[in-house]
Amino acid sequence: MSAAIRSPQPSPPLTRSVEDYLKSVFHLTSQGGFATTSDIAEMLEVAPPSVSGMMKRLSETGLIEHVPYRGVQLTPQGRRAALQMIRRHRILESYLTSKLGYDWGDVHVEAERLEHAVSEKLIERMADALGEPRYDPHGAPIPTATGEIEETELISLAEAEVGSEVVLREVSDEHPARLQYLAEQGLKPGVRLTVIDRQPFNGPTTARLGDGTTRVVGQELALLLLCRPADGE
Amino acid sequence: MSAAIRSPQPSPPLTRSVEDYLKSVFHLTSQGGFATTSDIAEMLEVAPPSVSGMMKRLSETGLIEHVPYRGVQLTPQGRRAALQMIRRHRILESYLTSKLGYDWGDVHVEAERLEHAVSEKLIERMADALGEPRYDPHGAPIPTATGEIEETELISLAEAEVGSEVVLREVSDEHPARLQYLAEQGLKPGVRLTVIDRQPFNGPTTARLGDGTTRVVGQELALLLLCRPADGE
DNA sequence: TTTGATAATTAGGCTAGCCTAATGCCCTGT
DNA sequence: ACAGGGCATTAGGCTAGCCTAATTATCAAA
Repeated sequence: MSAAIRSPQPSPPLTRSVEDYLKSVFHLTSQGGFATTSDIAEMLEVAPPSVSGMMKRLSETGLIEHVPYRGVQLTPQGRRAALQMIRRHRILESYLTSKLGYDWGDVHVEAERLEHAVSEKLIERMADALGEPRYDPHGAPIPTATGEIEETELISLAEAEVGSEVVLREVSDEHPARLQYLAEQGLKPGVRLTVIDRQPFNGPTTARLGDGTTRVVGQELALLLLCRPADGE
Repeated sequence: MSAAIRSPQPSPPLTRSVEDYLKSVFHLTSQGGFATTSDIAEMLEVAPPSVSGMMKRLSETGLIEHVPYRGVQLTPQGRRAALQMIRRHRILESYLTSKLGYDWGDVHVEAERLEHAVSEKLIERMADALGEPRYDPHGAPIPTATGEIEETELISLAEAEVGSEVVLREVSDEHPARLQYLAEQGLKPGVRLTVIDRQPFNGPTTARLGDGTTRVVGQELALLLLCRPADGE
């Protein structure tokens, strides 16, 4: 009889903190490369030594790969866990918006707390009730239950060529006030925009909406508006 | 100018643990009297010294009244907090059952984790979506947002007089398997029962349902079936 | 009234996560 | 080639919550 495949340790459930660290690392490495100690510290609002400590523990449990003085990356196992958290977060955001009348500025904070408390079963029931949504209210792709996530090249409105037509796909922000403002301006995922001007030196971009009205968007905000080129008329 | 009414301290949010202790004390003192250290320890599955320690902290923060070697009771402030948790728990149970297809045996565990993570706003939205329910799926009364809870004298089926007619009001249990069994037997809140027999020495009670079929219920279970006398006829 | 059982508390320790202060590594600019 | 600056890490401490072992209080029964 050949050796049985070693089943992965009955790993203890991850703590809330660990879940947060994994999510941070995921986001910080989504463009490739390493996540640095100070970036993680800033994102989680903790002191850098706290991050060093946690990184040590996480690499001991095999969730991340730590190259001292360089930074960290997720192992496949860590990536799986991170994607699960992101799925939870985005399903929660979708559910709160569609079923409980939250608006897209308020969902983030609520989902942030709930994602650590919900069971897999609950998430799947919510996903089911929503018809297995593929994008959350901000347009971000929702990982599948099996841990696949759509990766699309998007460009920010701040980079879109003047004269081009784009479709706003995703609003990469979580600040309630900014999101509310954007919603008031009609800048929500799905909207078609024509880039008609951009001022130099990181100046504002002007875009025309489908109804002919225009919006002037400062660079800071424009960077958050992720678009894809509009296809055909 | 007279002294302003001292507004209550900007008290830090309660921890998960503290919330659990308060709920325990509430349940253990619901018939009046004190909650003892060992009862709390047993209910929360922690060692008695852990309870002593927590009781000390909670009485310092004014949530409970601790009489050393006697036990504890909730202060008005502690009671308010406990009722808030119970409201959360029961609204969550109701929501999960009505809106997400959970059955009454599974809701407790899920609600137990969620109750520490949900915001007041979310609970009120759920309550609203449900039409401000007054009872949870087990028939337990849901405290109002302002902290009032209905108190009704109920007797268990094990105490109901043989020959009497009762209505099952509440199933005071949280074990999935037992609850599922009871549901299969049709023993759910609202059901009308005629007590037709009880064996001596804590023996089983026999009851007839509306459809004429009978159920034989051992004392352990009968104690969990809380009833009120049936009015009418 | 003393004794013993039982329950509560104190003593002392551990882990997870956080902190600040001190130290060490790495790289770039002179 | 090396001096600094900047970032990462180590050292050392703190709190919340839990634990076990030791001690002390209470109460009932002899």
